[in-house]
Amino acid sequence: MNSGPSTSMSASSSEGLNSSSGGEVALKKGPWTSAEDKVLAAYVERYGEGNWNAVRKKTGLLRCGKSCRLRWTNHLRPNLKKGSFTPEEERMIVELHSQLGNKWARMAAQLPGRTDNEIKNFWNTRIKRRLRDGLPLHPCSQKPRQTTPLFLPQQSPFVKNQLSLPHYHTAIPLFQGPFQSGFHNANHLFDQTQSSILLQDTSPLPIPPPRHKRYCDSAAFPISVGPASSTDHPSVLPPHGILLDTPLNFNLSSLQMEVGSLPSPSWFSVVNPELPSSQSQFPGILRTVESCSGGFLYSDPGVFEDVTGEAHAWANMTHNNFPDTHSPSGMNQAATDLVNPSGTIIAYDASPTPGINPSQEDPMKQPDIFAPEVNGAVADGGDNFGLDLNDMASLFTGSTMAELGILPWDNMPEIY
DNA sequence: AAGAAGTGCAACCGCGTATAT
DNA sequence: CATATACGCGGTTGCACTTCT
Repeated sequence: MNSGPSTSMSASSSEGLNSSSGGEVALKKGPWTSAEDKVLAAYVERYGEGNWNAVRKKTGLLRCGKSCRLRWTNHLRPNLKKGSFTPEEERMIVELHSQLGNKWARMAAQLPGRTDNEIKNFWNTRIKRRLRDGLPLHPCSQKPRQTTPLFLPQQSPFVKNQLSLPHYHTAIPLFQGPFQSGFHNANHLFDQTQSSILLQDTSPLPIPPPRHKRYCDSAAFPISVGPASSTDHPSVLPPHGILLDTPLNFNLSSLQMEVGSLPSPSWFSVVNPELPSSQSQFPGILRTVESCSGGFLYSDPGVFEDVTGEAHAWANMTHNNFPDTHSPSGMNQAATDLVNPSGTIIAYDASPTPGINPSQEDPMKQPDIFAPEVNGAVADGGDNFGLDLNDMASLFTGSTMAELGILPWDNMPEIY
């Protein structure tokens, strides 16, 4: 190893160095210095997050990749909140812990600017204190609370860990798919001030398609959602805030969806390609967006395959099990590939074929994706894609909210 | 004032999972 | 398919600081 603390970028000293046999350069442990922080920040600015083991090679910083990742995520990354938890944050932590247990990372995903480590430390000290004081760990646990499963109907046979979350006043968007029933006016479900979504349907769910990638593996849905226009970079999302008429970003990494609960495009309508905000947000795929009249667009072939594969399976299941579900013909719409020469960007035009009975369409034209009313979706090179909830709302037709037992926003049960 | 005990927090470690080769 | 590597999560530790006696 030739790198070492020979430049101003490296801040290692002999203190805390781990010596190892075999002549390898020892790595430093212990607290980070401001100089080391600068080196790491400079690395991330230049190369981006990830590939943490490369930090040492590229900067000479004598820290292991793990240590770099931890330092970045817990202390250096932008938008981190410093200071004590607010009462509202504490309330959320208590409630989330009652639902999730020691799932610190999942809890952190719902507390913007907070890290899992921070929450974990807070909770552990809280436990000690409360145990010492003889107080219950969940001060509000005496009050039974209506909970709502995330995204999937209750009793879904394939849900490994049935999760539920309370109806927070703060925005935790909850999704459930419209399987048998829809909503007379789904716009009622999208609260513009509370920025939460709750759809409820307890009908059984068909068996989902297999999953492939880890971003489908987790158990809870969303949480990192926000107006696309409020951020310059898709990966830096405000935690809350669904605004109608506003394209949204979802970060697939934080979607944490359970088996088969990928937000099938059959339910998700998306960024209008004409919207300047979506164009400016994904400048790298602007040209392709412009060239496609609608459909889906993923810049990562792996993500695309997964999403389309699951969406297709979902479409068939939905159609077969719930023929009354809106627009079953949608799954038979022709899909047109729009693949750019580089092969890294793929767009599907899933708009209906006018005048064609879907069941009579050329099998070769069967879509690879079920996207009835979808106008378009965009994704960057990573895990982000955009949505327009206005179109999403238009997908739900049929039953009224009252028939489905949906509570209006101003009549939600409170946490406390 | 000084040592002990308590507290908060940063960082490390082990392990499981996803991905690459 | 097997192995290596990277990453992320949760548990634990160590230390600096504060409070108590």
